[in-house]
Amino acid sequence: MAHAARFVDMDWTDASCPVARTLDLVGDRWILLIVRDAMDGARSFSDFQHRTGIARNILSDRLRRLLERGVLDRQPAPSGRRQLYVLTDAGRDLFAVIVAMRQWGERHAFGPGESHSVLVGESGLPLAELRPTDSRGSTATVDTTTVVRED
Amino acid sequence: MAHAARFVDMDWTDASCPVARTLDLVGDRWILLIVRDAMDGARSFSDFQHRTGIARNILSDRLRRLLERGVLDRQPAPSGRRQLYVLTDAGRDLFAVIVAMRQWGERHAFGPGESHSVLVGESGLPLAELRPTDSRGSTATVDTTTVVRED
DNA sequence: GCGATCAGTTGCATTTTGCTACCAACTGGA
DNA sequence: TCCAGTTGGTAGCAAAATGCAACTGATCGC
Repeated sequence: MAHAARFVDMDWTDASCPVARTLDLVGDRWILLIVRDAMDGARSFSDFQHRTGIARNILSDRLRRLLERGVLDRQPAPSGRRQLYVLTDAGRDLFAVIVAMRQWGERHAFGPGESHSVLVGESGLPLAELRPTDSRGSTATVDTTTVVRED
Repeated sequence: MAHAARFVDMDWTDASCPVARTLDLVGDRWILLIVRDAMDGARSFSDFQHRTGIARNILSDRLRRLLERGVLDRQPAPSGRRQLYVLTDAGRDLFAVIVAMRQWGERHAFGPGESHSVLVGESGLPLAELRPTDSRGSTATVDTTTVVRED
């Protein structure tokens, strides 16, 4: 299936801006918490319900949207009747977004005395800080970048 | 002002998770579009209103929240009565989050024939892809990382 | 069969949005 | 000076989204 086929009927907040499209697709508190938990091993309806504490009807709605939008996929569980929700490649690709949010939260949403969970790599050490870079490898910031609108 | 002072009265969805705290602070469609526009030069109430198309009462509310949460700061405009909203350091630090969302959108929210705006560095070329890495510099993915909860 | 668990759906009250109108302060021009 | 236009909001109300609790079925262990 082509990317676009799924989104023909979407009416985007700002169709030409990838940030706005991303927000239209996954820019919802619960959706991103569901994705976070899926990345951390949650698979079943009640996994997500217990971890997030979300209301069951809302969870049901969000899982449906995530299936429609190609972020999650359904799989019959190997034993038993239970269905599992697993991340698609597009869903797994949200990793950078979740990491960016995690790192911002670590820097700006905790006081000196407060502890928080940590995302670690295979070495057991925390990840390096995400650093946007331009095409030549030097650090890019708000001040060194511009949005160029399409023709 | 200490980080924590501003957030003493917040009741977090999941206090120990930086992702959840970030979502509690800025995990809102309109808030992130406002931040996007602030990064692209928007400063006044009506700049934001025109660019996003948001309802004025909601914009008013979101700007107030962003001030409270230390993402935006108010400055009296040099000439005239107009106030300007400018990003704080914490706000500017959301750059990586916005870039991550932009890149995900470019990869997964556009069909082959559709064009979109592009974020370019000083060279005029698009930024490189954000790549989460572990402490040794090798690529980190969903499969090679784990969340370790605090003690 | 019987209770427990899982995966939802339904109904209803509360909250949040979004629209439209309104208002007050200032600005520029005739 | 007067008047229109712009800026930065607030107020009121209808529509949509959310959250809670109860209910439904299907299955699993015993």
